[in-house]
Amino acid sequence: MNNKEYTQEQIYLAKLGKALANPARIAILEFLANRETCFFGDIHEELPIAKSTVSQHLNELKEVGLIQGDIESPKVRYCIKRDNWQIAKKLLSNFFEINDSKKCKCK
Amino acid sequence: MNNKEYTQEQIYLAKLGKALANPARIAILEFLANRETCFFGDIHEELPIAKSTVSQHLNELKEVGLIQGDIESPKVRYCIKRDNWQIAKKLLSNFFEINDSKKCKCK
DNA sequence: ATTCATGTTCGCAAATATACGAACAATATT
DNA sequence: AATATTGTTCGTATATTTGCGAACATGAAT
Repeated sequence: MNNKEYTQEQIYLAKLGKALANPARIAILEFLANRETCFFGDIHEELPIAKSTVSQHLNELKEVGLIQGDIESPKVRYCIKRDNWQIAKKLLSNFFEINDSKKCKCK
Repeated sequence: MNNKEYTQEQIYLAKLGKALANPARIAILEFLANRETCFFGDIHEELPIAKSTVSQHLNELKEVGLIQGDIESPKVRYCIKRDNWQIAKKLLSNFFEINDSKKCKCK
């Protein structure tokens, strides 16, 4: 059967890829994954872009479920969402598992 | 020190993310990773997009080094580039390793 | 020499992504 | 009440991505 459509998993993996497809977002995720302090200001301080742009990137990462943001007035604390983070990790590591028994015959 | 620039690794990870940021490219990579036959026509047959678009996606994946294409006239055989594939796998799996000892204090 | 089969390249249109500064919102502090 | 601090949202400009069909290229078969 070949209905020529993408599976939900393929679509989700692509979304995940999109979330990782910008160095600012990579830097944000690395920062959040390895620091204790993670207020908006701390993140912005690390990045060579305007705060409005940082806010946008944070929002995209929130939309895809990789981070969360909690208001601690007047600041906002951002964190990795561990459950989805683990799911993403697992999906990607599965994706990169190659079936060597069906190896393509290239030169 | 904080020069507010992205590291080469962050830039490469973002490129990798970009390569994965489209369901057609995800599907292509899955296909190549798990099949023996991997001519252009086989790939195109699996996808709901025009052949010119498939060709474009293949080219992007080639540019980022995840696949290679060998002409076997009149066909073209595409394959995963195993060395870069492993590098990508490793980089991403490292990326997703969280340093739990520095966990962010979220609610 | 034509024709066929297989892909690639080109030119274009539409959609999405990236970034900025200005303006705004919410709460704390004076 | 006024001001300061911290982020978000809005409007806009530019660049990139995605996709298509038409045209082209190449080698194989007739």
